[in-house]
This record gives sequence, C-alpha cells and structure tokens, in this order.
Amino acid sequence: MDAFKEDLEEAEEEAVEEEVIAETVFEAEKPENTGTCYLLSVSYNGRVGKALIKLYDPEKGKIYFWYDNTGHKPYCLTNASIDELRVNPAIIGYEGYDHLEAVKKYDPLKDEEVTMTKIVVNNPLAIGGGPKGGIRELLPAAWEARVKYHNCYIYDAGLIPGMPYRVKDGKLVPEGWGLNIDTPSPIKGELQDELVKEWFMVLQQPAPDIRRAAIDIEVASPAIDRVPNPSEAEYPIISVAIASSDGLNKVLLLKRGEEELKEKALNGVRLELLEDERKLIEETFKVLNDYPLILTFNGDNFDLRYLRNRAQKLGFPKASIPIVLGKDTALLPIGVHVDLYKFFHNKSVQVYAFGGKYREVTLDSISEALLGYKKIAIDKLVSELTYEELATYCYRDAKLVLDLTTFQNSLLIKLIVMFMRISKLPMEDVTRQGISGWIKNLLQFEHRRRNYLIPRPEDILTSKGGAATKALIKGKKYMGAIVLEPKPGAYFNITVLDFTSLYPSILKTRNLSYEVINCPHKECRSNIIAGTPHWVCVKRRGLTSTIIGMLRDFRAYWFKPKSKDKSLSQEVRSWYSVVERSLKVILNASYGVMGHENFPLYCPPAAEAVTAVGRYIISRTIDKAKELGLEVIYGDTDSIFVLNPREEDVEKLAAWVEEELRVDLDVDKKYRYVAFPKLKKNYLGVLEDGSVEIKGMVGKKRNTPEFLKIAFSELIGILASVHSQDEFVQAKEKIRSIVRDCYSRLKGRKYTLDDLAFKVMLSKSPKHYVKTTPQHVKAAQQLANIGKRVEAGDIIAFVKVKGPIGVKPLPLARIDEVDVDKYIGHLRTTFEQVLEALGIGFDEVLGLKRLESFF
DNA sequence: GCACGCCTCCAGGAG
DNA sequence: GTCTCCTGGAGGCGTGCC
Repeated sequence: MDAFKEDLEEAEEEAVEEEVIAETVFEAEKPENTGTCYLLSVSYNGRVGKALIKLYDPEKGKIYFWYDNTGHKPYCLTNASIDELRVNPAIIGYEGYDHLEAVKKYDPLKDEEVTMTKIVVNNPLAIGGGPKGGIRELLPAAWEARVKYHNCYIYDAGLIPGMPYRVKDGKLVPEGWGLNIDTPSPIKGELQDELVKEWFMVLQQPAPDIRRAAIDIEVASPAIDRVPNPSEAEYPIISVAIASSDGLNKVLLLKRGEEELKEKALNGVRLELLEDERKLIEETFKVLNDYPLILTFNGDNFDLRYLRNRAQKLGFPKASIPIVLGKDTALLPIGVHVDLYKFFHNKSVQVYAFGGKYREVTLDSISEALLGYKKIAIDKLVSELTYEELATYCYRDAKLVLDLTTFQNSLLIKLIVMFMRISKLPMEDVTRQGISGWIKNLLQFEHRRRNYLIPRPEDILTSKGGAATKALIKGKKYMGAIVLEPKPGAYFNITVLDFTSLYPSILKTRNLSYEVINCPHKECRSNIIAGTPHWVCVKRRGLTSTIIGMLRDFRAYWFKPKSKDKSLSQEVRSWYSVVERSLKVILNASYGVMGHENFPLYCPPAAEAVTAVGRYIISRTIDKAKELGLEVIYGDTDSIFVLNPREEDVEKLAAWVEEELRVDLDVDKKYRYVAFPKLKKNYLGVLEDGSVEIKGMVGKKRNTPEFLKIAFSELIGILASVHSQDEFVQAKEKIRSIVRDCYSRLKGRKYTLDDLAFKVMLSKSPKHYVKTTPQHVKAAQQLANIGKRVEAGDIIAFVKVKGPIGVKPLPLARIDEVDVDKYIGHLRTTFEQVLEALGIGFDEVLGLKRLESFF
C-alpha cells in the first residue's frame, strides 16, 4: 500500500515536471525541411501544449525542434459507455476535457474484442498526475491512464527514438531506414514479416555519433569531504570545466582577490579567469544551450542542480536559466542531458553491457576500469588550490566523463542509441530508467501497435493467479534454477556445454506470455507446463513470446555470429557487437521482470513456468548425457561441465536436445583443467589458452582485504601454469611458501592497515539497520561519531581489532590493536577453498605446529 | 553466567 | 527497484550445563 502511494506521488512529480517546461522560453530552430536527422527526444511542452520532438542534425551538429501538428491529444480509456459519461458533469466539466470516442480494442486477457470509451483531453494533467488528481481518479475503472503522455505519443505515432527522420514540408517522416533490406531467413519463422522487417531495419541501422560536451563544476566548500547542498547553493562556484568532442576544451575560473593566472592554457586546455560569478555562470549557460548533448556525472543531483539554484540565488530571472529541475532530474530545454552516473548505475548495463568490469559506481572506479586512468587525487580544499591546480583537477573530471562516451569508437553513445530504439524511450528516459522501465515501454509500444488493450496489473493477477511452486530460499516467491552438487577434485579436459539464451528460448518455444498462460479456453487446459499446474494457450501466440523470441533469434542467428565473422569489415563487426550486447541486456532481463511485483505485466505463473521448464531441460539433458556415457561433473542453471567427452557424443547430445527439448546446446568453452571445492558456484578453471577463470571464491570478492587478494592471485598464477598431474606436486611447494609468508607477516604485523582493510558497502543509511548491526555498520557509526558523514552507497573500510566492538574504521585504527587470529582465520578460508579442491590440507601446507614454535 | 547450537541478516557473487 | 540460488561471517536468541 505504501509502495503504491509512493508510486502515485512519484507519478505526480513527473507529470508536474512536464508542466515546468512551460516556464522556459528557449526554442531551437523549427525548419519546414531538414536533412537526415536522428530522433533524440520526445517530451511535452506545456507552454505550447504539444508533443515536442528534438531532432539531431549530424551534418550541422545541432538540434531542431518539431512540434506535433497532427492534433494528437492525451487520453485514457474506460469501460463506461459514452452515454453514461456524457451525462457525468464531473467528467465532461473537467478542466481540460475535450471529447469522448468509442474505440474497439483487443483485450488480451479475455481474448476478445471489447468496446471502450476514449476520454480525450487537452493537457496530460487532466488525465492524472497533477495536484488535482485528474479524470482517472473520477472513473470507476481506467485503462492506460498512467502512461506518460510523451510515451503515449511515441506509441501512437509509431516513432522509434534513435532512428533517422527528416522534416519534409513540415511533416516528420522516417528517412533512410534501408527499406529494401532482406531479413535473415532463420529468424522469419511463423512471425509476421512486417514486424521482423521493421525490427531488423532498426537493429541494422548504424548509430550516429553526437556532438557533445561534458561539464563538471567545483564549489568553494568550507569543509573537506563535505558535499555542498545543491538545494541551498550557498557557496560560490569557483570553476567549470568543459571537455567536448569538437575541440572546445576549457576551464572557467572565478577570480579571487588580486591573484592572476600564470598560464593561459594547460596541455591545450584554455583557462579563462572571470571577474564575477554571474559571468562564469552565463558562460556555462551558453555551452548548455549550444550542445545537443550535455554529459555529467551526477549532474541531476549535483552539478546542474547547483548551477540552477545558484543562478537563481544570484538573481538570474527564472526563465533565463536553461536548466529544468525535476524531483530527481535536471533537464535541458534545447539539448539533452545524460547523467552518466544514472546510466552506469543501471545493473543490467553494469553486468551485461560492460561485463562487470567496474564494481563501484563512482567516476574513479568506472574510469579506471574502462579507460585505465582516473581522477586526480587532492588532499586539500578545492578553494585552496592554485588556479592551475584547480583547473587541472576540474578538467580531468570533465575529460573522464567525455572519454567514457568516446572510448571504443563512441561505444557508449551507440549503446544508448540502441537501447532507445529497442525500448522506444527518449534519450533522457533510457539513461535514467532501469531495465524494467525499458521492457515495460517496449511491450506497451507493441501492445499499441496491435491495438491491444494494455491490461491493468490487478486484472493480470486475478485472472492468472499466483505462484504454485515453493522457493528453496525463504522469502522468495517461486522456485528457480537447479545447481548441481559438484564432484570435488581437479579434472583435466573439461568441456562446458550451455543452452544459448535458455530463458528467452523457453519463452519463445513454450509460448510463454502473461496473456496466454492459464488462458480462458477449455481446450487449452491439457497443455500443461511440466512441474507446474499452469497451462498454455494453443490457439494464439503470446506477445512476450513473440517479441523476446524474435530478439533472441536475431542475436543468436545473426548479430552474434556476424560480430565474429572475419569476412566482414572491422567497422561492421564492431557495430554487430554493439547490437549483440544490447540485445543480450534485454534478453537477460526479459524473464526476470515477469517475476517483479512492480512490473506492470507482472505474472508469477509465467515467471515460474520459465524456471520450471529450465529445470526440466537441464535434468533431461543430464540424464541423456549419462545415457551416452558422458560424465557430468557440475552444472548450474543452463550449463553442464562434462569430463573429457568425445566430440561425436557431444554432437549426439546436442542433436537430441534440439530435437527433443527444442533449445540449442553449444560448446561454450574448454578447460585445460578445472578444480572444484565442495561448494556450489565455486570453481577455478584454466582455459586452453592459459587464461584463468575463478568463480565465487572469497579471494576475488570485492570486500576481501588486499593482502588476501594479492596472496590469492599469486596462488592462481601458480595454478595457471599447471599442465599435468605431476606439476601439481611442484605447485604445492610454491603454494606452501606463499601461505607461510602470509602467515608470518600477519603474526609479525608487517602488513599496513590498508592491506588489512575490509571494504564493505553500506547498502542503506546506517540508521536503517534495525535488525542487526553488521560490522561495517559498527565501523560507520564510529566514523559518524567523529563527524564524518556516512550514507547509503558509501564503502566503509575497517579492520578487525581486539576488544568488545571488534572493528575500527581505518582512520581510527592502529596496527598494534589488530586481531591477528581473526585474519589467520580468513587466510585459512580463502586458501582452503582452492587447496581442498586439489586435495591439499591447509594445515599441512602451513606446517602449522612447527611454524608456531618460531613465535 | 556462559558456551553452544540454531536461525536470521547482510554483502557479494553465479547464472 | 529483473529473478533465484549459494556462501561466509556476524548478530541475536534460547537452551542446558556448571
């Protein structure tokens, strides 16, 4: 209930945000004819009362505006008849009410055509979301009333953000989509040709590069590591750095006292000293208005917010400030603002698009992982730096942000454009929303395209029911995947087989989608999903099954193989690799959102049907493998580890799987050897090329102290060089010396506090830990006691010490109070995980008894 | 009073 | 604010022993 209320409030905020745009008077050119442009953004302009489209002209590097001229208006649907509504004064007398229309829609839950009434209004707030509640609150039942107007406009106009368009005689038309393109045959299947063709054009179309500038500001804060409050904006902005893709690289500095600049430029970056802060801000606004794309890192909540509020404080007229603040956003009237913090924060982007290369979502951590260089470290207040030091520091941040979008041929821009096209979201939205927002919008677009009524979440739940299986873990909603018990030990020549995109394949081949599972037809009830009481419709194809299945096929049969096809040019291959990665992000989340309560198409039976089929598929495959004489050592969800198989047996198995289970089974990789401890989700393997893969083990976890990580990686280095059983014996000796060395350095307190620190993230603010007080929270509390601010997302570094509390944060700890025995315990668990798999005892390696006599 | 076992919470990972 | 499964470590509580 609370969550529902919060959602309501949020929806209100966002709708109000659309209105706020009315305050600004900024306009870009609105030509009657343009060349080929890219659709970056769709929003609602309250002042004009129309949908506003921002087009990017790559030739000129600038933005054009195009306002809707088709007369499209906001609306919602209801099941009340026109006659009933016509006599309802609350509705027809509502401010902004326009007219009523009878419309026919296909209701996917009922599988029948229904007649609905469309209530059309003159501004989005009349439907809902404003302070007055809107018409949707007055109706007994409303459909599609929570779809944001700009998204509704995209659906109805069939617009695809990120695709090329042009304005021709005042009309917005698609341009250069490659209409004569041939769709690859493996994908067509029973799908409608038109659908496949459009999607293929959309994926195939290369993405533009976009002229852009990154900005970063510094504020004269009176205290070190105390971030100034952007709502107050009480301290002066002392520098603004701009790093751009078109050669404008400069730092604006606020003049203090009599001090003059020593240099006019530093490494090609122009330095400009400005007499007063108003001028500095005005110069910054010029940049904001000039560039089609402005990049920041946390600009929504800091840089742009501060700039806006500071300008207001200094007396700028509201309408002259080119920054529009929302509850959690800072948008631009002309160009588009992308806050990279928000984009990199997206878990799917982090894990699937960037392979988990960065772990903390900070500019330092991301840039180091992706670019190989990072922020400049300073140990005093920014206001105490010389002009040159300040400029260097500030510019570095802007440059990092820019480079994050330029590296690998503007990979990031291309990914964003692909995500826009797939999700049908404007650039501002796609970079700020999570994966569920993307998939929601993608599916709603496809509903509207087919004239499907978008169902209300409560109707899906009541007509489809809840989950029938029980999760293994307490508190989870339904049962998930199978993880096999590994057979502990080291094995040579292991082949890993995996089902390509298992869950998306299941969605496709089992026809899983919210509307077709537990469908209303009697004759479908016998088409049961094994392991569940649910049945699936045999009369029609589900929407999710169709769309996700098609995207899966595009990736598996076209973009992924083509991205590795050496006969294609490097440029084409790298484009296909971008597409393939974007599809992977969508595919990997497509099943998860069905099991997510806040997803508007939440459907527990569909989610659990996917995992049930997954369990069925891996179990049957393992049985068949055994029957063929293959030895399965381990498996997890969609993979099986087979010991030294004959190629023809693998082929036989794959053929059987395809025929019998209707999924693809492929060789994923081959290990020279793999070592399994007793534990699930833990192993260490050396691939044929000598590269090492470590899964799950504590030695590679982020929060593990550095000294253990180092010792662990030395151990890995030794194991990587092992080629045969005999070499293990020599390896053992080397391992022994590592462990002993570690042990004696611990005992002798030779490590620094840094080496020994556990670095654990506060997942919430310290006061929200009510059930227990974990160690990192205890350390955080001690930091708070000495006046340091600690909040959710901070990484707390602490060491374990002797005494009642047991931990101290790094700044308060001394090396002599460290609890050495605790650390030896950690040394033990870290190494035992690996050694156990190799049949070596930890105590045996250490020679514990003898060694201890030395101390 | 205090070991001890048992359960829960939390962070971080695999897939 | 996709999902479930799995692990290590600590916190917290009840029980039985001295």
